[in-house]
Amino acid sequence: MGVKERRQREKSETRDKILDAARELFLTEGYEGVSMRKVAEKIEYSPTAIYLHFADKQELFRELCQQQFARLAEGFQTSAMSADPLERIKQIGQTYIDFGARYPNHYRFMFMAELPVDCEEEADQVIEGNPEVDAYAFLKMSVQQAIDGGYLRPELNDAELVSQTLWAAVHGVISLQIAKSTEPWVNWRPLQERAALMLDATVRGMLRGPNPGSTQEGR
Amino acid sequence: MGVKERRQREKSETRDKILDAARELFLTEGYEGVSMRKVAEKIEYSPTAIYLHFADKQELFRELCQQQFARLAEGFQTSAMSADPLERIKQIGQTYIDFGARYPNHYRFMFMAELPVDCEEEADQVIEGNPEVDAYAFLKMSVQQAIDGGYLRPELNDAELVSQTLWAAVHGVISLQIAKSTEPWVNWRPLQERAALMLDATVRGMLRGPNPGSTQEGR
DNA sequence: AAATATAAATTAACATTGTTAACTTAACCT
DNA sequence: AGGTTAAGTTAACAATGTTAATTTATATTT
Repeated sequence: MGVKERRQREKSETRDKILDAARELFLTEGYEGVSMRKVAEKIEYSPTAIYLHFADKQELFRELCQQQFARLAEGFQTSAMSADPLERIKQIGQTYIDFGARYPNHYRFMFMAELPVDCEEEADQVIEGNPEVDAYAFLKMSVQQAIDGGYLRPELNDAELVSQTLWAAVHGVISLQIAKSTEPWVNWRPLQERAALMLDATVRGMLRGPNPGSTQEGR
Repeated sequence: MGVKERRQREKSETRDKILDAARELFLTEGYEGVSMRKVAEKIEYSPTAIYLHFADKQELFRELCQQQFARLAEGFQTSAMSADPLERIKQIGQTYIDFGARYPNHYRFMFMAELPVDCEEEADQVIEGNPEVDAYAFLKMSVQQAIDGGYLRPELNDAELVSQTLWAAVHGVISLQIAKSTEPWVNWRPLQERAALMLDATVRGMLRGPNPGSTQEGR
């Protein structure tokens, strides 16, 4: 009987309407700046209707973040990435920074927000298809290749530690940009210059022998 | 007449009582986890009494943050810092990371929070004695010494750009720790290892000639 | 000593928030 | 027709930051 399916479809349509309205609002106003009532008003539903589709405000916003971030993670795997692991690591970092600059509110929620103390998730299901996980795994893979290829100094043989440090490096650039770029007492250099220097310095600083042809591109 | 002074003293005493109670609460509960009413209850005052001493919740917490951060900034200048600019840069970064690890809630508010869109501060007064400014200036000074001493590659002649990148590096380590350290899908390496690698890699990656004796200490 | 000013503190209230409970409505199945 | 299901609404709650009006106690003036 197709009736059940139609109902499901209808429900997921209003769910999408909620998501569309919420995306537009959150994108410009940020997480704190948007209330459930505003989202509801935008789609001309009652505020509580949202709770038929999402457990709470966090889950609604998290869904949006993961949607956006999933595109990024896909991009990592599909788009043409350099065969050279070092170059690829830099490309990943650059893409990551671009994402944060483009969707600062999403980025803020995903990587700078207080996490609910809950955190007793049932591991298994959350990990499956989680785009954050995919992106990190992709970085780690490239780092492992760099290690295996003998690009890095021999003491840097822990792909996990190296990946976490590289992640912190790009996260530092973008999160500082998001949180502090309007501080008047810093004479901020352009984001792209800071990003380029960070990627160049961190990778270069991990290299084995005398620095190969890795020059500081684009400046 | 000493009566006015006594009143002032009394007022600043209750102000301190507010600060003490708020510090203890914010430190453990974080900014969002503490309400003005809780602070008031703790000192057995009415909630609105706080507003006679602080314009709003933000200003109360900001005061606490700056108090704490001022100690850090002082430490930079007073405590024995290495004469070697490169070593000193690493020490600054390490101290900064230690601060964030010790006072995560303060750090979060100061460096990871949404800034009020206001930001039309009257520059002059806010800058005077702002510990954040002092700490950044201290870093920049050390970077400038490293540049002048010929430690860095010649193209790295912009102390501002280099400082901002180094700041981003340590900020990345500590802010990722604060926001994401309980993520179950990352096999986190110890904070100190990540910090050490970050400081070593970034500084090393900016060095001039073939890497001097700067080995990765403490691992 | 009485009246008045001053300023600290409180009480009451407001608007907004996320969210739950109880109720309505309308479509579907038997 | 009668009854189940489920989407949606209305009303309400508790908590929040914050303001306005009011009290209270002390100091100053007359």
